[in-house]
Amino acid sequence: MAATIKDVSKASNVSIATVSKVLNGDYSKVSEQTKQRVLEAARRLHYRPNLLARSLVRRQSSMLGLVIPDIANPYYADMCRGMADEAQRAGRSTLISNTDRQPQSELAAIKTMIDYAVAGVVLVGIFKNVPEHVDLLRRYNVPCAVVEYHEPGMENCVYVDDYSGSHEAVSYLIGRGHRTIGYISGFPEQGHPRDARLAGYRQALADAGLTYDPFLVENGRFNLETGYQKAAILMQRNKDITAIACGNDMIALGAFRALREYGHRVPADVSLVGFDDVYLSTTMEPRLTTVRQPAYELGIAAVKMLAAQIDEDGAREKNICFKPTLIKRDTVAAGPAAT
Amino acid sequence: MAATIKDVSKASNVSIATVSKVLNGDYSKVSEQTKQRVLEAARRLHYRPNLLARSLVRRQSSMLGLVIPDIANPYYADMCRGMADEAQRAGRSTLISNTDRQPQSELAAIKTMIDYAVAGVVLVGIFKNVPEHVDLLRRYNVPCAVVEYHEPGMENCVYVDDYSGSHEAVSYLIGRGHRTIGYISGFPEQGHPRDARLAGYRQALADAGLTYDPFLVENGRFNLETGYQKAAILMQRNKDITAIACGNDMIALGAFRALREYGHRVPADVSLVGFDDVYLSTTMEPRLTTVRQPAYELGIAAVKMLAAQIDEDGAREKNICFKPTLIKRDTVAAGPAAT
DNA sequence: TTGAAAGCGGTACCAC
DNA sequence: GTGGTACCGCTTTCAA
Repeated sequence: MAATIKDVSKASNVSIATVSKVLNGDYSKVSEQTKQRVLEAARRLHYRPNLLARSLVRRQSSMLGLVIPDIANPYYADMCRGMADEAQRAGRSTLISNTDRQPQSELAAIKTMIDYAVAGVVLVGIFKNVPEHVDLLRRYNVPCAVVEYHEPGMENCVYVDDYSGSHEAVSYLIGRGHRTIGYISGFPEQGHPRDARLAGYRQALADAGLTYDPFLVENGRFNLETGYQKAAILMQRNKDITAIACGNDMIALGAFRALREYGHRVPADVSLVGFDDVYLSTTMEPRLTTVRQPAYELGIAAVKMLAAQIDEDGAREKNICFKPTLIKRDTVAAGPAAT
Repeated sequence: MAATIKDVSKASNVSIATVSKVLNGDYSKVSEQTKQRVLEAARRLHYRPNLLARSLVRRQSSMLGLVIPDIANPYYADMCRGMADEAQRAGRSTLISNTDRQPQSELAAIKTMIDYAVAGVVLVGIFKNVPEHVDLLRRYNVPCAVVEYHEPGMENCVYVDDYSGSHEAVSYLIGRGHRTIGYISGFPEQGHPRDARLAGYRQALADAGLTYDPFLVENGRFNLETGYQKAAILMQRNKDITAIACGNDMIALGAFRALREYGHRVPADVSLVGFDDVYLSTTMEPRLTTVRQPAYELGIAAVKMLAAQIDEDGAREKNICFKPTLIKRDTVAAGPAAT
């Protein structure tokens, strides 16, 4: 059905080898006439190269693999869109795999991508065995970029400075007069951003001469339920809380709901800050004050970083760290210590 | 680097042909001993078939193509997750392309998928030239499923009964005593779901003996801005409006904000219903009453339909129509004609 | 400038 | 039961 390079060769009376050269834009050693004949025949036959055949012989396809926790999560969906856009801009297709942070899904996804000889892989939101994964990919000559994770000595990481984002948010609360500040986050695993965010929280307290109270801190998962349940626990345990900092917006949203149900007005009684700034932050009333992570831009940066490796651009950045920014909206009010 | 079938052949002292047979699970004419030798060698060498080579000779890869307007849109993100999950369950990978409803992007995406010999394609949210696209795919023997669009005579469509969903929502408003009901939707194009939703609105009015007033209807795009602007226009033009039905949740949210700003309480002064039920519906206060479209399930259904074609299952459904359901939450109150 | 031919890693037909 | 081999469609080397 589809025209092959052989068909073009016959139709133009030019050898397959030459046709291939012309069709790949290498006109260096082809006469103008031959070139025109080939181009003309290809057009007439609606020739399109078989990408499987091409990739097979080149040992590399033009696809990019994207291993991501959950594309239905608005934060990752945004990031994913950024990656897909940047990939398309470079003429690449995107192969996606959702892993729900299951280590075995992550590994399986990576292997499948290798099997399809993708030109590169972006690893998003993986916290276990990342160096091993990177190694595995390297063994098959597949470059990769890592998003949301980094450790000393690693390269090709794209991440957000969770520590400073969290520090800024909590310092802001303190500056507004809050002294008893709760903290709710997700995932108790090692190496997870939570650690940096919690560290930012603690340091902000310390900087203000406040003591860290573990009873003000709760952990769960990065979702609405966690926010809802933990906020309830926190408020019950400590009536003095006037502000809560959350590990992400979903948690903040859950906390918001719990606060309302328990009769605490936001922000009049309790102030709230989130983290991420998914568009949902602006859809609630009052609009959520939060620390913005530029998800879409992170996606773009990751794919650009990948492209730099694939095309072997000489000078590239080793890692890219985005500074998150505090977006002041409506869920923070002056606290008891406000001057 | 990677072990090929040839390596396995050598390592097991079995011919390539037999190795291929064993590795593909065809043990019909292979001795138990040979089979074991092959399996053992493959395992030892960490053999993984080169999917490009296999797909090339089979003229079909195990990837599924997904052409979708915008994966960052929560509704499509959900649907996409459904498709990816169902694909993975069947051992297939997912190639995704965002088109932003640009006809030329849509066509380009379809062609690229053909070039990669995907096993099937899901076309989502395309409203122009759908039959042509389906034909193009058929010419290359690529089955496809169409989501969100259907017309008489078409097969393999998965969609939601917009008409009845809209009809139900508006009837509900009428039943609650509303008589002057505004309507805001998006996309003025022909064949777009908007038409069916508007038709449902009109019929619900007619069923209740109310006359259709074009001054109560506004169109724009399916986003927050449209809702915001059009609601303001509507309220200014007609002070009697006590309820507004919206083409989707984003519009409803925008309308909600405009209503608040203009001093109309929701639902005390004006009732509001949306369409879609993206999770945002429950993040506002009051929670949005809306017509739920099961995005995730639609995605699953579409991929199952595709699988049925690929595997040539004899008896399959021609089309699948989901009935949307009205989710009654907090944005509708009794209207002036309530008994 | 041009083209013949050797693969890329598999599949599957057919002979033994 | 087993294996030789002709492709799948394209790239690339190297000789002409």
